[in-house]
Amino acid sequence: FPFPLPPAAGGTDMARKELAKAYEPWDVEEKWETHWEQNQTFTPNPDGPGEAYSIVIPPPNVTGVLHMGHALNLTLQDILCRFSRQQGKNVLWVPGTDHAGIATQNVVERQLKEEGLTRDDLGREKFIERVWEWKKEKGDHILSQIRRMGASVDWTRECFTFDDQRAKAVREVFVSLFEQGLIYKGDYIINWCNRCHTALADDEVEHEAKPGKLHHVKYPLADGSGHLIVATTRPETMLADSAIAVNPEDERFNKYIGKTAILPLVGRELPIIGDSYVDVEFGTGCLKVTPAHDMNDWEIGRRHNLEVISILDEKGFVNENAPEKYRGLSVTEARKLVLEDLDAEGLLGEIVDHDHSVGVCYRCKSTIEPHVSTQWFVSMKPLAEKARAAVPDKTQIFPEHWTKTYYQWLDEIRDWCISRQIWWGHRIPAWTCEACGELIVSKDDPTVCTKCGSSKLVQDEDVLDTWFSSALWPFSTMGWPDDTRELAKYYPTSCLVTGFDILFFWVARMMMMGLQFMEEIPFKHVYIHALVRDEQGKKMSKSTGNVIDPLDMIGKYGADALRFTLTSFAAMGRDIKLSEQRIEGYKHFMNKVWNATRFAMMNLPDEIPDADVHAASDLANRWILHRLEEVKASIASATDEYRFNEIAQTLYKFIWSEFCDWYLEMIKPALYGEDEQAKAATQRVLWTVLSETMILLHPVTPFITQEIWNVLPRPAGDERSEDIATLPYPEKRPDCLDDKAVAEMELFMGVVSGTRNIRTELLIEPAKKLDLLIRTVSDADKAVLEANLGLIQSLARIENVTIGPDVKGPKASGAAVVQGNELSVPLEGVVDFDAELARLDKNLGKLEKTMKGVAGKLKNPGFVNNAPAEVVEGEKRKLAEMEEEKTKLTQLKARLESVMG
RNA sequence: GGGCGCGUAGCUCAGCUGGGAGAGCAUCGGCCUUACAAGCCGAGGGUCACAGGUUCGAGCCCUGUCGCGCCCACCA
Repeated sequence: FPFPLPPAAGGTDMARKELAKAYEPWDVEEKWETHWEQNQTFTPNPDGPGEAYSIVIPPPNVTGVLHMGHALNLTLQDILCRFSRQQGKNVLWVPGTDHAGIATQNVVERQLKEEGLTRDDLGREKFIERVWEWKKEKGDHILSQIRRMGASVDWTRECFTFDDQRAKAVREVFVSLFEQGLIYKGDYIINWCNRCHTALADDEVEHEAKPGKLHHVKYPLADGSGHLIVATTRPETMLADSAIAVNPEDERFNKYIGKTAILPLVGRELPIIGDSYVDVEFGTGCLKVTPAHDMNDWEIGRRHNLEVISILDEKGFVNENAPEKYRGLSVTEARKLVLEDLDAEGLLGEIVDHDHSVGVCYRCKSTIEPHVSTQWFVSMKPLAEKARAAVPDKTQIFPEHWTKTYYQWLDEIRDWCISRQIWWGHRIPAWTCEACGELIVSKDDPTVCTKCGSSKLVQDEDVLDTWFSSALWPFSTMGWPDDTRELAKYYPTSCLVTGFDILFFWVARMMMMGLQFMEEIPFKHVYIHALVRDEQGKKMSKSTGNVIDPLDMIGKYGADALRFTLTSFAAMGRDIKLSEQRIEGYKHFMNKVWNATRFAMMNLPDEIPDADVHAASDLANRWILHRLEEVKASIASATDEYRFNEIAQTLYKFIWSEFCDWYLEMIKPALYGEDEQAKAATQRVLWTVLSETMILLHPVTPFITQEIWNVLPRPAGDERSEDIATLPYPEKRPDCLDDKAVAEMELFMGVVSGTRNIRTELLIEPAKKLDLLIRTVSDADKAVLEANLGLIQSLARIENVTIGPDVKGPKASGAAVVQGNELSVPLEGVVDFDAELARLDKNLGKLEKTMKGVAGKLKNPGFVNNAPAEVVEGEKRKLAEMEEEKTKLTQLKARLESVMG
């Protein structure tokens, strides 16, 4: 071997911390997780120095368990926060959870059901107590899972959308909006879930395509002159009809406008009205109008001042507004009977199959029933205008194309129904005086009526939509409405990181509320990340059984590997198809990092030599320092621009393909050698590059980097913290940028790879001693190769190397040309020459193919005349180089052929 | 119906302002070389969905077609 072996383990050196042979993330991660929390490492001081950088966590449901979407979301936020700390910013990341009204109530109700109880058995107060108990016991599970991901949140500032401070904010906002006339109470048709017994906002309704039937029903005209046929998918709602509508443009029917028809089974007279909503093409062209049970009919009813007749109660049974024989029936039963009765009267026409989409509850998936009731609303138009105008000038959305979707939603916005008929949630701060009927909306619970002084006040039974409190999150978490240091320092927040599925539910509403109450946008940037899907691109869901559980993955591969995987996938604007295999792959990367460190630890003294990195004048050290500078710059800009996948890629390539594959191999002789000065300089560079790389990697994989930082030795006087999370981003070292080193390295790598290639492709066993002769083209190249002669020997596994302008290898040689330098590996007695000949032909073929392309380009006058001069020059140079290579290869081939007879 | 995204190697995906097609995994061959077999050294593999256009030059820009996916609004 051309260089000495490493010192035997044991020796006289004092015992040092021996690293495990393979990286075991489990203990390590738990250790640092606890360390950070106990030391309050991520608790910032609002009065402290540094430009503010803040993020509020999208609060997961208390009922939830961590899924891959959370894992991705947390990883990206954590990268931003940890990176920002490295940039010297004063970083606050607020954690918390959402009380998730309906979802949580459902969970507890289900639990009660197992005990044979309903919420009504307990009563409101006891029931809420019960939910709180559940929340305290089970609800914080999600928080420990956030910890497990390594999220650098400030646990001292944890919030809950239903805790006291947030309740204070909710009341303040409600009362203020009410006083400004932006909250009102009114009758309206809303989406009603018969199962959850509550109103749902439009966007809480999902649509599912379901097969249905279009029933044709005859409505006799009141004057006995005939009948109109309407088509309906919901015949039972005819009991609540209040008109028939036709399109006024429709020549067939517009003559009936103004007449009346008789509602079958009921006998009510229905006006026939003209409304352009009616589609002439669809069905029969006649539409029965049922304002109480259809959204569109409700609108038509409003336009024409029609009677609103509701025939269904809150549980979905026919009520007293329908003829007696139908009362008490369910929707399905009523439909059956209505159809039978119509048929009996000869009023039922044809029935055709008709697929249509049906609204279902986003929580329980039961069919939504449009239902008229008294609800609370927020007027959205005035709020929406401001929220729209703030983008993109004050708030920028990344990727940018989501801006359009955001606008679209705001432009079509309807008033927001905020009351929910459940118990778990912020109760609406409105009271009615039983004595005089006065409506009192107040921040504090009133004791007497403000109008008549009566103490008989009854609070509104309803609670607020969960998203109402979520909409205040960016400032409620910072203590609003109190005047806090947090608000002053950290509002508006720097970036909101979330999935697009809640762009409307949440992001747009936070914009509105922030602008309304803080008079300032809630976040400067919104980063919309992808949805995490399974390998086939399907949404992960329990029912499909394709869920990859992040906690399982952490258990198997460690949080760092999972985080790195998610980061490497997080390209802007694309969904993530996750597979376990990928996570396993990146676990290997973690192990690689670990082993590189092990190697360093075996070759670094307990105290890092106080050498200047510039003192290392050899190729490997100059090159790696140059590359480190480039990587620093590229990681910083990638992070600034939310190109997360690029952070991962850059680090992966640098650490594995450059630092490990080349640098570590190249410095072995110096580390094992006798030249103390060169050794010290190399040790210093090795330590510098490794430790700075750990800092660069830290935002993505916090645990392993912390562990490594902790075991790595230091130079004397290095007083930096043991805690890598608190270290600044590595400073630039511009004088280490060294293009010459890059060029030299390219030559060196070419020679080593070229030689390895000859050996491997000719199937020469690695142990076989080979020689290498290099005929150089310039003194500069000769100098570079001579300086690295030992490395060529060790890396290419070569016995003797001869370098010089006049060097000539034997005719029977394997050959390659690297930047004009001719490599010859004598093959006499080693291998049969046919194989080498074939190899040379293959390489020549490739070369000629490329040359043809470039030559063609240069022959094109259009290219030569129009392309920028430097591009043309570049092509010319390329072609010249390839021509030279071709000539030399051809000659070498001819020489080989000459000895083959 | 309106809007958006995506079709690049067998698979999953990069490819930022247009200038000689990349990675990981998988496959094939060779290696237990002393940090790492969770590893090392090499190899094969692509009409960048299709058709036009702009340009000296297109994976990238424009138009259209096909295919996949999503969101919004929904025809009773």
